[in-house]
Amino acid sequence: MEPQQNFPSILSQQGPPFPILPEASGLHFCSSSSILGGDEKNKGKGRGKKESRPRFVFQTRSESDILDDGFRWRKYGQKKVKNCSFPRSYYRCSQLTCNVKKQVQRLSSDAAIVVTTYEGVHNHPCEKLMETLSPLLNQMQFLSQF
DNA sequence: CGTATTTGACCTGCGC
DNA sequence: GCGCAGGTCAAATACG
Repeated sequence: MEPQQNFPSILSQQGPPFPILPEASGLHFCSSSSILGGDEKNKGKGRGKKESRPRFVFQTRSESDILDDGFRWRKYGQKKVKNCSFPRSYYRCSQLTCNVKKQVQRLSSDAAIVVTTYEGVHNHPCEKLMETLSPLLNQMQFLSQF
């Protein structure tokens, strides 16, 4: 993979792109219903899918499709969709305990815009996030003593 | 050696 | 009923 040049500008615009707490963080830029239309259906294979999962759609400006949002994503598919000159990539969270999916697609009109759709919520702590936050938390705890 | 990525095939839902 | 479009799987491959 190519090294990430810079973080997406979304970080300073819309807030943290961590879909950990879907309800607590109002980071759903676009309502999923307005973009993806209907859901609540057990689509895909009749593979014991759970009920409706929350969906979050992000539109980020990034050169790289791979947004390192703290989780480890494993790519499981790539398909070229109609109406779009760019292929759509499908990712899943590497953790077996969490069935979060995410699909990344670049707008045909704007190659700089990457639409990232998260589906589901992570039911496990984000290791990288914790790793990043641990020193901060420690410092906060240390400072809070005074 | 273990893990992630790639890629084509396969499956399913929906519209006509 | 058929065809299309989208979504997923799984084997092979690449890479650390």
